[in-house]
Amino acid sequence: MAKEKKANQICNKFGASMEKIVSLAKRRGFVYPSSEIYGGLSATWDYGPLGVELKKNIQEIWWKEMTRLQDNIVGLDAAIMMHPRTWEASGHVENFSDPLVDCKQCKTRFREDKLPQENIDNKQCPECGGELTEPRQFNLMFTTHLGPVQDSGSVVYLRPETAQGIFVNFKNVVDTSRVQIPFGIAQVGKAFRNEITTKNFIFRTCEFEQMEMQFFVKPGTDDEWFEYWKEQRMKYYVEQLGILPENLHFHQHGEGELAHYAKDAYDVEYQYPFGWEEQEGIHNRTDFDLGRHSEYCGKEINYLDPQTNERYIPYVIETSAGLTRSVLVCLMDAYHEETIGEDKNGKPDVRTVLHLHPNVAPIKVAVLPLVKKDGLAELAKDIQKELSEDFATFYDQSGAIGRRYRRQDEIGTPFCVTVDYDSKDNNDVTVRFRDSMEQIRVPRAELAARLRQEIKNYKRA
RNA sequence: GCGAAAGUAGCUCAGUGGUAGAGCUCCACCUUGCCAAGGUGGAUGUCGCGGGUUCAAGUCCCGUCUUUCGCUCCA
Repeated sequence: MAKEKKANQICNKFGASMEKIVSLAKRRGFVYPSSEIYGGLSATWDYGPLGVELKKNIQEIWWKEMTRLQDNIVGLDAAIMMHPRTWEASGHVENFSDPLVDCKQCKTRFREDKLPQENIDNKQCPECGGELTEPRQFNLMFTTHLGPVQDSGSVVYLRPETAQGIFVNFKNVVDTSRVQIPFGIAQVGKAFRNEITTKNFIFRTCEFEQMEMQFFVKPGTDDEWFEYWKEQRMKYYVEQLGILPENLHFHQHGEGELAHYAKDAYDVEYQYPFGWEEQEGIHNRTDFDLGRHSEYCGKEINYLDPQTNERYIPYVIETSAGLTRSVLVCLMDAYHEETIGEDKNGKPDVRTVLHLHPNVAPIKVAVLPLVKKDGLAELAKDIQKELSEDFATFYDQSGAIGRRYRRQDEIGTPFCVTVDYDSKDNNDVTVRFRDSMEQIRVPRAELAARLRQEIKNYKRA
């Protein structure tokens, strides 16, 4: 069986498979199964020392790109628990609750509301004609109780998406931050969905993190803005996260696929070993959300154009990216097994390397003394201390130098700084590049500036 | 939730009723003057968890939890 499993392992062309990523993630401290000492908890994962750096880096890049570099997008951090009426207005109470039936014979599962009426009436499976079970209500929203009394009046939901926190604060932001349409509100945070099944490591989990930006525009200009953000978001993956363009494409939602709020929707999809899957959604949510909240809270939610004195409910272009899912994409896309010649026994020498964009790499610079005697270790530690002001660094003196390079390759460290005997005399160091394995000599005084420049100009080969 | 398979060291796995194993990893020292796997020594496990059968269970039986693959869907 074990051998069968190996044969069935799906790899991309660089040798990355889900199993190898999971194994590397655990082994090197990116992602651990949650509550592992108790046997693990279904579909929950913890981020280890390297994983948390990677995740934070992605989040910071997104935040910078979506707020600080934009003059008309502001940030927000809304609570995970929101007034229950929020989810009635949003349509989640209605639409996130699926009646499920199973066929007792062929074990296929259906959403009862999507079956032909005659099959519903006589409880017959459309596939095999077998008998269907009674429908069971399955709501994708987690519930809990707010306050000490656990009655039906105290029920609150854990938010299934962060977007509603933005919509309910639309008026607050307009009234207090002098934004004018077109403008956006960005938010990063956790969301929770009680998925029927989770799968593929951190790809689909019940607790996940979203990076969402809702862009408010004048009705009629929404199609233009939709196109604009579509383009921007695709560029982000290639230029900011360093994802290979051939592993990305758009998927447009067809009629039946569109969510209850959407007029048009494109997904940025990534080519995983298990197929093309969504990474980010760019949706035209129209005035659905603000309109519904207006209706449900009984207050006018609209926008008064200060120039024309026109009053309207803005349309919303949403970009909704998965942060935890981005961690997986970065790892998956960066993972390469490269054969670089032969070893001493004539066998192919394979190095495992993560070609992470330096922006996202958990460690930017490893500082390594060529040998640990003759004062080189002390000098290297000095240099590491100096660099750690500006970069995430790592010091390693154990084992042969080539071995230490390989260790850094495996966790995606883009630069190794090696301190040798000449460093003592000339006050310079070797910088070794992860991708090309080339080396250059850099004066110690220029080191930080040079590394900063290399990160800025980085282009994935 | 239903069906199928699996769970033994940090990782990959061997171990079919009789003292818990291997390779890699990890730690210390030596070696190493720029691309891993050289030397010496060392650490690591309630064999997922609970119960049962047996003189004896990692191994057989029952339960349970978790993971993987399908059904489902979507950030």
